[in-house]
Amino acid sequence: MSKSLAKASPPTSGDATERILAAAEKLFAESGFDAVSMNAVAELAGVSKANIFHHFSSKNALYLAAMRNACRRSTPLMDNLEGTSGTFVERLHHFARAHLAHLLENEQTSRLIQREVIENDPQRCQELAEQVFGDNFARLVAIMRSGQQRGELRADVDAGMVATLLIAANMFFFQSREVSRHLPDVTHLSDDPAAYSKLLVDILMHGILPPKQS
Amino acid sequence: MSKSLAKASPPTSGDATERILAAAEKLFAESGFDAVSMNAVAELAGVSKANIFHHFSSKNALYLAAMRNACRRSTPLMDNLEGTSGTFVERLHHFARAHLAHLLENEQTSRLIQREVIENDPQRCQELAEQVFGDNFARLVAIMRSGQQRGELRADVDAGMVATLLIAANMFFFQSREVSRHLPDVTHLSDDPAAYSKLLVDILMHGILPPKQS
DNA sequence: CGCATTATTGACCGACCGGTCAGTCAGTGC
DNA sequence: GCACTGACTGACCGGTCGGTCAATAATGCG
Repeated sequence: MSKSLAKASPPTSGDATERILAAAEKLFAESGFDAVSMNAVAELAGVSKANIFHHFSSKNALYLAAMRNACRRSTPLMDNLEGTSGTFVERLHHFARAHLAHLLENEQTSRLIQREVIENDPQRCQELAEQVFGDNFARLVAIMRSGQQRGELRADVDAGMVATLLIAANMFFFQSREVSRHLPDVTHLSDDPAAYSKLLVDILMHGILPPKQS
Repeated sequence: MSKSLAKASPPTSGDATERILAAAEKLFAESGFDAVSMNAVAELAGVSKANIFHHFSSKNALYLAAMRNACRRSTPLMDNLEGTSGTFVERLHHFARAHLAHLLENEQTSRLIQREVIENDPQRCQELAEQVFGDNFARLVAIMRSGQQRGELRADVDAGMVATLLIAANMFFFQSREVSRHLPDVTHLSDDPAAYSKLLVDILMHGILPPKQS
């Protein structure tokens, strides 16, 4: 009686596979691959450990599935970044703010991907580059290049470098918040992503705008 | 007979404690705390596992000692960064290049510290901020401020933000090399830190220099 | 030299690891 | 009714984990 109707029982919710994936993503993001035991995943997901191995062939397969899941969820969220109108400054500012907000809102996924990057495994890094970062980064560079053609920013700057700098600044903010909080010169920024983005774009723009009077 | 003279025997070298610390630093930097077993450290150091526990009370104590060791070695290497002469542009360029080179040359230490940052433990991050980054970062900000007072860069930019941007760009280069290699727009930069620094400073400077003609 | 101190070791421990297995159970088609 | 299936479980496996301990080798000192 209680089974067929109560799809979401209090201790759990949703399909078991999804619960396992969600638990795995959370724990892996928090502590990394090696620090997470299958028992911990099972407990958080509300299933038996053996059940995890029924759905995933190994711990590594579970990790990869959680990564793929997180990346798949992450990619399309960037789509609305380039569609804004306004001056180039405004569009860039919008992108910077939206990208940083995206990192902060999806902290779990961001951490998971970040952990993958720092492991530096060549194959995994290639997959990340091609399947996760590639499109969005290329799109950002394309925005820069189109801005250059329209004369909205200096033609002699490296578009890839500008894009890199923007992403780098945001990644750094995301991963160094806890440290920055204790650096007196930047404490006022570590909790205020909007202010951070504003200063970032200000510095960036006055470097990539064409000289005002020449 | 062979002991007192042969300080550096082929399989090992130096004091056992130092060998243990070196092995621990290498392995922890490569794979992280949880992925490294005491057996692995013992094997690489050429001592028994029990001997490690004779010199260090626990795995965590060994990790902390290795971290402290790495940080202690890392800090003074920054000292020669600010002492250069030349224009402000030249000094900043020198700092950017030297800092990035420092990261790359001490890859092991850099990775170790980076892993610590990403864990986001409040206490550890505070220690890192106060004992490792604090002085050097404050010094970099001071350089910026003095440049502002001398009119060598815009007075209305946030000195802390400029310093952050510089460090962020270098950290990002260091930790994303393997990924950048597969991003067609920046492949030419991912293996050339000198070119990267040049482009970085170029973009940075034209943003923080006072307007040329006004 | 004897003697205390330290450095080092192999054997060992309980706990936990990733993973397996035999089997229970609810649902479904016939 | 029955056969079959996939989700699911508790008990269990070999192996490794961090850590302990008694015993041995080396060392410094009177």
